Amino acid sequence: MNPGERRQLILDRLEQEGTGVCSYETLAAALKVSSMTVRRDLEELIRLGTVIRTVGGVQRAQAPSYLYETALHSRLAVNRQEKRSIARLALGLIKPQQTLFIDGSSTCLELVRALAKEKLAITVVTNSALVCLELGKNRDITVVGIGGQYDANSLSYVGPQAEDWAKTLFIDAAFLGTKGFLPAKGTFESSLPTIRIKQIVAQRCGQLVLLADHTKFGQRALSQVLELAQIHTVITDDRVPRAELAALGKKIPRVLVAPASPGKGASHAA
Amino acid sequence: MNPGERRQLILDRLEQEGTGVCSYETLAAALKVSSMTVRRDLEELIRLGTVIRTVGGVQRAQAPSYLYETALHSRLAVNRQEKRSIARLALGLIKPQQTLFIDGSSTCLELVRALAKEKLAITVVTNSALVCLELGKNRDITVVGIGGQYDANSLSYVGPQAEDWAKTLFIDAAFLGTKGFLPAKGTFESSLPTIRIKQIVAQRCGQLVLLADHTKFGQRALSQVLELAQIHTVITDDRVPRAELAALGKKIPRVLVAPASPGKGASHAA
DNA sequence: CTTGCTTCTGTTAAATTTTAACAGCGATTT
DNA sequence: AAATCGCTGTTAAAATTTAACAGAAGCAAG
Repeated sequence: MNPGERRQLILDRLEQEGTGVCSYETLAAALKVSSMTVRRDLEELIRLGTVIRTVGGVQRAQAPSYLYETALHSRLAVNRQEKRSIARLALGLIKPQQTLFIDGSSTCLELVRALAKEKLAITVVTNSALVCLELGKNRDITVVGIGGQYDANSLSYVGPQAEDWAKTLFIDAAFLGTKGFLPAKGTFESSLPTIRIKQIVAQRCGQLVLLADHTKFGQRALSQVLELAQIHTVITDDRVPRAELAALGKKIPRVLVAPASPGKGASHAA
Repeated sequence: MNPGERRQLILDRLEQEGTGVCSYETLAAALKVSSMTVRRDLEELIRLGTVIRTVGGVQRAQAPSYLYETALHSRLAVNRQEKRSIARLALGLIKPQQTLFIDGSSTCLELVRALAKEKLAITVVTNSALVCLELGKNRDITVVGIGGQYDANSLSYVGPQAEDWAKTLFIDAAFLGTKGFLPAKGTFESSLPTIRIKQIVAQRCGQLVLLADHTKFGQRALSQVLELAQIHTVITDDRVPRAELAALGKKIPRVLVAPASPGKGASHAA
């Protein structure tokens, strides 16, 4: 039996094991080789990050983690510092007793994570399963999930049912992310199913807050979602050119600019 | 400085650290305590699954795992083998092109995990956010989430909106878990919000399949959910007394009994 | 067929880490 | 003031990890 074949068997074994944990000794016995051989087989898997070393054995990496291997996961990683910073400003706009809509974009997810730690009695409506899970930990927040067809790319609910539901909402403020933003035109999205939801929410909220880091500026995408006139507040970061911010400020009631490094000692992001 | 405060600092540190890894020595130096103290501080975090032990230190648990620290997480662990075995039988009942309802009970979650690996073109309706996430990985399965008020205990959607929606469904077969099952009466649940959903689903499905391991038998709970007559199939494990199974078999169209150890050699986990 | 080379495996011993037990310290209670 | 409790640091024993070595098996070339 090759090391390669064994490696496959090890993975199978870890999959079967409910806990995702296996000791070297267990594996050695199961594969009828010495524990040293098992260690050597696992080196590669450890290097790849497929499994994690523990004391006396290994553990399947990333338990049932729903984010991993999704597009959303990689989106979350880019410009994280800016997104956090933007989220912090957004947090400041939220008042107790409000009813908010928050979508499942990577920027909004940072807002949601911050929100989950706050003590704020609010109601949050969302079409993102991830937002529900994150906010569910917080007992002060009432979370309402819009159902519908589940879209594994955005981890959120879309489709006609979701749209019908969205049409019945009354929302104080909606926080939306975007794929692209042209300050002269509006926002753009490439994932069709989510577009309609955003448009409907935009029509049914008192105040629309767009969360868009500097990389979104000037980005066009498949289809336009929001008109500039629908946007009440734009929150972005300070890597957007001043001229562009100034121009935008004249067309939009409020533009907030988040500082890149918000006074925290952390100099380099993860 | 308290152990509790230190624990928080440790988490901050792990968050800052790009890799999410910290050695005991590093932490000990940073917190100005002995490495033994750091070890003891981390014990709790390890137990909770927030971090995982590695050799010489700890690592941030990959991604926020939404299951951890929830009641559902601990429920998933008990009688896992039986639940898997039951899930395997349930899988056999599912045919391509069917529309199913699956709830978010721990037993059904095992079914869902098995289902996620199959190549079956089916539609699954659920009120559980976790079921959506698990099944979302499988491109062959269309997943429809019932929205509503989000219940963090069951990780699922409940309340009047969810109920209204459930009333519009047409379902071939519904797979439901339960808190308790009296073979003479029916099923029982203690979490009120989920009860109505289950009752409505029961009325709107062609075939109701109850997944109940032996520990559910004889268990009563706050409120009755289903009448015995509503249940078409019961799947349980072979640790239910034979007499009880025989009696049940006379009242219910179909009773399936899953073997405790399905021929797998795995005797002890690591 | 043999030699030399490579790859893989198991054994061993040293280095390191983990565990468990103990004793000291300070705060709080009686 | 004495006793108790929770927390901390030190130490030695136990366990794990690492590194090094040597044997076995497969393969190519001579």
